[in-house]
Amino acid sequence: MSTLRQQRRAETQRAIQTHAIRLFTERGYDATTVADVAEAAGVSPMTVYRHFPTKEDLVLVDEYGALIAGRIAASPAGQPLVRRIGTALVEAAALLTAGTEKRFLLARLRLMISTPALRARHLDNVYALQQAIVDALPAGDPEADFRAHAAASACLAAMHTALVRWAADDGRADLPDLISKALAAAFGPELYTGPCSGKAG
Amino acid sequence: MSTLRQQRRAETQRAIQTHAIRLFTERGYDATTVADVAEAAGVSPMTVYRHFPTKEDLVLVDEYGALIAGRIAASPAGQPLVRRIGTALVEAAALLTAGTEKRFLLARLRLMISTPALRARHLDNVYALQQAIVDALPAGDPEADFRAHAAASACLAAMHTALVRWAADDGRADLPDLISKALAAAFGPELYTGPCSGKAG
DNA sequence: CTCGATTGTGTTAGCGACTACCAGTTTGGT
DNA sequence: ACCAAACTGGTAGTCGCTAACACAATCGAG
Repeated sequence: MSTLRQQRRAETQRAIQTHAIRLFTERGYDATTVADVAEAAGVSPMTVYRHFPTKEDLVLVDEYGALIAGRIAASPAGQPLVRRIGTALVEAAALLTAGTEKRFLLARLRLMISTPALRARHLDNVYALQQAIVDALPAGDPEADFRAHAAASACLAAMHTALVRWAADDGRADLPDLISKALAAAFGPELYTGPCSGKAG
Repeated sequence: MSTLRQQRRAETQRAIQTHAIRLFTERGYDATTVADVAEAAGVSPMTVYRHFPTKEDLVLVDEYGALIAGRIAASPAGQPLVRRIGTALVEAAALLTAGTEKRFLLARLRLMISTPALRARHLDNVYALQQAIVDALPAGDPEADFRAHAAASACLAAMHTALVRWAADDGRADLPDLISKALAAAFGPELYTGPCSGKAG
């Protein structure tokens, strides 16, 4: 395709999102209207909706979902589910925090956690990721599917706990390490040194 | 205190909610306006908002939160966290399904799962329950608090998986049993017979 | 370089959730 | 019977969001 058009598009998108996060942080999410964001970014309110389907999507972080699902699908099938999923989450967190815009990521995370509407939407995104993880595992009987859902949801819940803690610490702690600790607190440390018992599925 | 006024109030509340669930199930949540619900219930749109803060609250189920927190606070402190929390969740589910309005509860649950906006709000309610559970545990150092959050979130995620499965089965399965199975699938069956480390070592 | 097609942007009008404010009526206690 | 409280309704307005139409910029091809 072309470059100039996509370049301008990405440029305005970043401008809109940057001003949105700034205004949301300064005045609060609910106290900031989409018109305010549009005016700050120098565009019309319609343009905001052309680039972001909803006001919430100006803040939400979604990436790495496909990456996580892919890693889990490629992980050795002999290990217990929570270890396979937990390892993928820790590795994805390492990639996430390796990005250069950690301060921007933290600002979005803080908004997501403190604003009820954003928190609800984020939790629903995590729920969608849970479905993606289950879909990445080989489909078995309904019983195995149920166990996969239970394991995935529990792992993601532990990860979310680590995310909240990481944001509360202003990103000073190591996120992958926090996720590991949360997983260990929920499932016991045995899951990272060896199977707790023969869990023949 | 209570007689005619509270009786009428509860009566109109039930009328509004019943018609709301019926219309939402028939036409879909998004395709039904609050004005439709008000008209069906024979009240003004204003009255709907007086009894239910938002349209979503016409569907959401919240009860048993305080009950669960209380049971966890009263559970023996020697057991692992996931066992204490899991036991309380199973017992609360037994009380929930013992109610007489199982069909009504199932209708609300189906709406909550299939409608994105309701699902997100419900997940945020579960998150609030997680906080209530952690607050019900004796406050320790930040590390213990973190572990409590991780354990509570993982248990509630497993419970949510069981809820989804129960709704998919149209309530034919036994909900407490499903929750037990989900917890066992996530944490291993050892957590219900004894500590994991004792058996592995 | 020009022409037609695609795409980004703006304007207007409108729906629906939700709130604030004001007014009328009913209920409970004395 | 009286007064204070609560329940209800109407009006107007804000905000998130969508649809329909018009205009300008950009790109591919002749």
